Amino acid sequence: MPELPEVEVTRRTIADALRGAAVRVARLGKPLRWPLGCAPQTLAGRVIGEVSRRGKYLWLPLGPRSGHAPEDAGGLLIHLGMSGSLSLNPTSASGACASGPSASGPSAAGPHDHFEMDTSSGTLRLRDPRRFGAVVWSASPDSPPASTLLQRLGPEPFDPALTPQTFHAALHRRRGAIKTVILGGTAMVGAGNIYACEALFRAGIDPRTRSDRISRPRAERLLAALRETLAQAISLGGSTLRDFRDAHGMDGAYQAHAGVYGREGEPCPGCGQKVRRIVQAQRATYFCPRCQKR
DNA sequence: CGGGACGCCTGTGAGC
DNA sequence: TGCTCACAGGCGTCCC
Repeated sequence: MPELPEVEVTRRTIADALRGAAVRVARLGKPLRWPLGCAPQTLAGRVIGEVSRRGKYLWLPLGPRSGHAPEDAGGLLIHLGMSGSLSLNPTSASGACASGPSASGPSAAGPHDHFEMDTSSGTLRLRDPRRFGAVVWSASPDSPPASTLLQRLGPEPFDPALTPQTFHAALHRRRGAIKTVILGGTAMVGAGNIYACEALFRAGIDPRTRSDRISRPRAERLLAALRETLAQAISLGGSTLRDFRDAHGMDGAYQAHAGVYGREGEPCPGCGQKVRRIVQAQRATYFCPRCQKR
């Protein structure tokens, strides 16, 4: 599911509320992709810092427990996998859940909620039916296990250090299809299947084009298209194809603006030609055979 | 090392 | 209506 825009939308909808909040209790559901790496009760009493994002990962810093040294601090590296979403429900006024016929409201834990953390600002909950997501304790983003996962990531899309020159050079090092290279995240992180398809459409580039054959001007256009696509998706709250909601439960709206993704056989919004669907590296690719050139 | 296939899980929709 | 099958937004690992 969640590609960079959905993760960023999630970050933005939880960061303000969680900043400075204290963890009361953490609970685990079924196993996620990787084990938490610590006992959930060791999260209690910690104060949450500034939630940040790297690629499609969130980093939720947690201060030391009271009475412990500063080195006791750490944080949670969170990945939403294919079907994950985070929700943050305000703490109920009464505090305790009254049992009764109408006790289970919309904020009750469901069968797909596999990580929960009660905080002074509400309950943070990871809902992930497919359980490809993960919540992993790490002493810092720069130490294992977080660093192991983060170190292989390419540059952030909105990093000014990512220039047309460096992007073109990164593309020039790969010989696979440009769509596959974008998905791989070595040249730039953040675009998954939807936004890779959409950015290539926007840039007028055939997804089957070999990465090392992309000219400098086309690399520049592709970089701009990726940035525009991701920025537009963030401003629209991401894409909700099935599972994704922001932390307040709101659907994304980008999917209605998609030009080709999921539109096999429909007319291209640019030229009217039928959108094609092919498979590249086990993933569906949608493109316009007329507007997108090799 | 680059590139491709596989697997992790569950839910959903299409087709029979 | 009910069953089976293919497929789904990610990504680490294994193999050539």
